[in-house]
Amino acid sequence: MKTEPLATIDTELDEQITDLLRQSDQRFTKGRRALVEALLAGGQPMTIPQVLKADTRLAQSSAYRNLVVLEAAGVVTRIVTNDDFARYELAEHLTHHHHHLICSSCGDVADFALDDQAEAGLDKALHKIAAATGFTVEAHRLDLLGVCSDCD
Amino acid sequence: MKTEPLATIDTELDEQITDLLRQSDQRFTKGRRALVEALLAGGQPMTIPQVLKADTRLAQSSAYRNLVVLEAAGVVTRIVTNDDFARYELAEHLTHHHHHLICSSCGDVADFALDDQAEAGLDKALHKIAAATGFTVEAHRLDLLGVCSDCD
DNA sequence: TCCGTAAATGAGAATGACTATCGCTTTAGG
DNA sequence: CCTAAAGCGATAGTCATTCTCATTTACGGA
Repeated sequence: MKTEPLATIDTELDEQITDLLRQSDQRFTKGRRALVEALLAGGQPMTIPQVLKADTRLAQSSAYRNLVVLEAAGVVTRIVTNDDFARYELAEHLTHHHHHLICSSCGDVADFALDDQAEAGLDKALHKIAAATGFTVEAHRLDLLGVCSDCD
Repeated sequence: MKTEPLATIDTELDEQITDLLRQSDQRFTKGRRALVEALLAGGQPMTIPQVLKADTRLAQSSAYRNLVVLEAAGVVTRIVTNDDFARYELAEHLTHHHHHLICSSCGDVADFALDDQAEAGLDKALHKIAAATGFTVEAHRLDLLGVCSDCD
């Protein structure tokens, strides 16, 4: 079977993902590779229908199952909005820390990053909160809600 | 029918909500009042099962329908996490701007506020982003993900 | 106060994103 | 090359949420 990857996973990324999966006793199989390639090519958080459309070789049931596996291994992140579909994107340690612009009209999600100073200030404030509440903070999530330029 | 409110909606709040609903051509009915009272009494974002348990007079179908109405009118906010259930709380203009601590173990959601300085810095950074992307920002959402003290 | 009409209610059916099942296929590794 | 375990995918099932529709309630005019 000839395979035409939607995007190329470079050696370093390949090894990182293989490692992450191995830590959960999982393999980096062809189907899982295809999912990661689709997400890479998409360049933004994607719903499962979008992923399936991007690579029609993928079976729906396997896509759902493997995205759960990939999320448990820390390879991808699941994003839930008010939209009907969950979205997935590569985890931050494989890319970079960022946040989301969520369109309340079409549900589309795009990435953006805060400048270092703002991010540092935010971090400091959050650590204070965490200490005050006895809550063990694993991550923070910052979203902008509004209307994207397409929907305006 | 004797009614025992879980919490009291003071006159000012009552008028605000009545106004918001009127702007959507909706009435502030007994069932909707009971929902608001339950949310007020709860003091934190609540799932619909929690709301139904808090006030057993409420019908499930009406609760779902009315929370949609209340959300459309801007009276309540719907919060989606990775949990199976959506949660609702009073909208920020009826209370105060705040953020959420989300427990990744039990799904519980609690409120917290950032100190004014941090909030202002964040706002400034976000306005810059908004201007740069052509995205019309309506609100921002900041969540802390971690493990609550109960689950530790 | 008494209608008439339109909105709201609630019990149950329907929807649909997601998950579980299970027999078949592929892979690792001796 | 063999074997056992892991992955795959078609399909059936689950369950939060939404829809339907007959009944009840509430607003406004007479």
